[in-house]
Amino acid sequence: MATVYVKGIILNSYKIGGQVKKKVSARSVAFSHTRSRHANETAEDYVEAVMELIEEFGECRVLDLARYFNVSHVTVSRIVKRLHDEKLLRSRPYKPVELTQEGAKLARRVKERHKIVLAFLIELGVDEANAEIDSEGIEHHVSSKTIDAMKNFLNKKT
Amino acid sequence: MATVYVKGIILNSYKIGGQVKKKVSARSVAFSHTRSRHANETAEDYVEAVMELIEEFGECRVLDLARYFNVSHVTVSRIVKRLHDEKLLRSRPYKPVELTQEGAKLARRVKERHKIVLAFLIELGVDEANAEIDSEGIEHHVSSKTIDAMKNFLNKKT
DNA sequence: CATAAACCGTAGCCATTGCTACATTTATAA
DNA sequence: TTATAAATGTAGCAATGGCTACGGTTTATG
Ligand SMILES: [Mn+2]
Ligand SMILES: [Mn+2]
Ligand SMILES: [Mn+2]
Ligand SMILES: [Mn+2]
Repeated sequence: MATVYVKGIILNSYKIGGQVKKKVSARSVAFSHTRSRHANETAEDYVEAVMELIEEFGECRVLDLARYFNVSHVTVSRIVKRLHDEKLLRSRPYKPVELTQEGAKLARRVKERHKIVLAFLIELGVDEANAEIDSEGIEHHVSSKTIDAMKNFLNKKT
Repeated sequence: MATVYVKGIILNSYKIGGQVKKKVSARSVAFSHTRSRHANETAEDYVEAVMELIEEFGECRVLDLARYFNVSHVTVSRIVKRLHDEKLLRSRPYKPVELTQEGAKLARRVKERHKIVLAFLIELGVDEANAEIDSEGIEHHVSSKTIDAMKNFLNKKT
């Protein structure tokens, strides 16, 4: 068993009967990234939703979020509490939910990114309905390099 | 409170003081889709991994998967058990993991989709490292319409 | 063959995000 | 103002996917 580092990534080679049998795995980096991105996903969607609901209706209630995401108000309530602890949201019992400065900053970044992904998919030729669905998931998995490439594509097209 | 159905989607309008204050929300469809896609993500990644490891090394052990995904062997073991129950994998104690017919079929679909997403990002101008990372997450959020659009883009470019 | 190393399973912990059922608070309306 | 409706909170359950610790099984090697 030999452990080798390549570009900071652990590569494992297994010698069985004198010859190398297995090498695993630079690929694991991608999965670690994906898991980490999923860990931020709820926060990103929630601050974006809060910003949109406030813009549209002047305030954002727990039940608005429940309907926005199609989940129960209990699920929303618990997540709002967590994001309050993480200083992204402000919330008091029976009061509307608000964004902290940090939350608003994140929301603006996330909204911008979402808009680019959506516009990109539509420009690529995807119908709006599917573009809206797909972009809701894809937005959390695009690096800044990918966003740049999408912007580039959009600029060239117009 | 009035509940209206548009294209099978529930739209809620709230009357406060006689006038409509809120409408929520066709957007919820996208989130429901995203949650459902995340629910399939582990299965998709695992059957793809099993197929790749078998192709590369002749067999797929629990520890190979652990290194492939960069998680503990315990996590793999539990997930393999679940996917065995779901008839996507075959597994017996201390034996290598194998694909069922159904699992192999899913793996082929998922591998093909992954290849398209990766090639697409690279063709779009994203460097390989970021393309590999991003595609690992994006692959689970592309509708068949989006895949078609990506294929189209790849054909035009060549 | 015996021992060590590698592999794998199980127990049990945690965090997250779904849910229903029920209690409490706030807002609307009779 | 009081009764009802709407909104919110709390208790408690489940599934999923992380983990460490520990013990059993299989394989490699001296
Ligand atoms: Mn999203
Ligand atoms: Mn995702
Ligand atoms: Mn993946
Ligand atoms: Mn994949």
